[in-house]
Amino acid sequence: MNLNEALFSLIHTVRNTMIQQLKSLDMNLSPMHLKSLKAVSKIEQCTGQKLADFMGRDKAQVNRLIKELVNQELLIKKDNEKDKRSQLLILAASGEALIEEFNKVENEVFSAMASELEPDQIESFIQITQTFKSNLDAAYGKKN
Amino acid sequence: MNLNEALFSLIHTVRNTMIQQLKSLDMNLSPMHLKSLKAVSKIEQCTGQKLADFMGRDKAQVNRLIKELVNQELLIKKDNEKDKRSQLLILAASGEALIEEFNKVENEVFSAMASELEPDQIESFIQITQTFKSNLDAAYGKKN
DNA sequence: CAAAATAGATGATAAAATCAACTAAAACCT
DNA sequence: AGGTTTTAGTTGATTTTATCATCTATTTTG
Repeated sequence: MNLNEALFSLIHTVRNTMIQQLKSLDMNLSPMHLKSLKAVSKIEQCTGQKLADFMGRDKAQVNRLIKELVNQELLIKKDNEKDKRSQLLILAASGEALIEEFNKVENEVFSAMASELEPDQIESFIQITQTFKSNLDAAYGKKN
Repeated sequence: MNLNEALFSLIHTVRNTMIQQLKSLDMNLSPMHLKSLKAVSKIEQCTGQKLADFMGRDKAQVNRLIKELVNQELLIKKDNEKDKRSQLLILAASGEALIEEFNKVENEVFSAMASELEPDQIESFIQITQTFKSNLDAAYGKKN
């Protein structure tokens, strides 16, 4: 089995497992809403535009997602002093809580996945993913 | 950096790179159509139901995708002797050609990604992905 | 400072996904 | 066997997502 197949097949399984597990603790958020929240939590000084770029989607749609998340009080918009056209996106407390739950599930899945492997195997796996990533950034431009 | 982040971050980059590269050779197929073709090419004796299960999506939508792919003559439906309710999905020649192109791009991306790594490092990486996958299958049921 | 670019918002559509209902073939009984 | 239950696929109605074009208000550039 080659690298492509191996990686995609793993991802496919991880993805399905995560979907299945998330379903079971059903937060009533669509996958896109959840992804957006997750992305906001990862992006420094997140704005709508940054979020749209990160997710590779139209800013119109992203803005609508944001609006809905704000309505559900999972997200807060805060005026951006540095640029008055935009607002900073901040997780509200309930948004944080939701991400917490999500992370819990994610961690469970990943620890099941990594069971029976030596820590240094995991470590070298992580190392290689990082090399992969920086190779891609180098070869195709560091847009992420 | 932990395993979750490392893997997701790699996937995010791989995904974006693939999308960007695929855009440049623009086959006029939506991502979903392409994914479906890919899946058909991977699934043994593929039928609509198997495809829907594999992709984790509603069979109604999957059937519409199939219908469109058949219209574009990328896919062929062949009567299934074993079960007359269903038909086997086969890649047409032009569908094969398209998958070829796709694979070419994928291989380019992956070889850029793996450059400067020793073959045995790659090999051990692949080994670990497979262990991961079988751990997940064991822990959550082998539904894929 | 004027011109070009950028962030975000909004209306109009289009594309993708889901749901429910239906047909026809298969599997499952006892 | 023959009736019941499941399953594969199809279709119509609807909802959810996503995109496009356009607009305003800022910001950046020359």
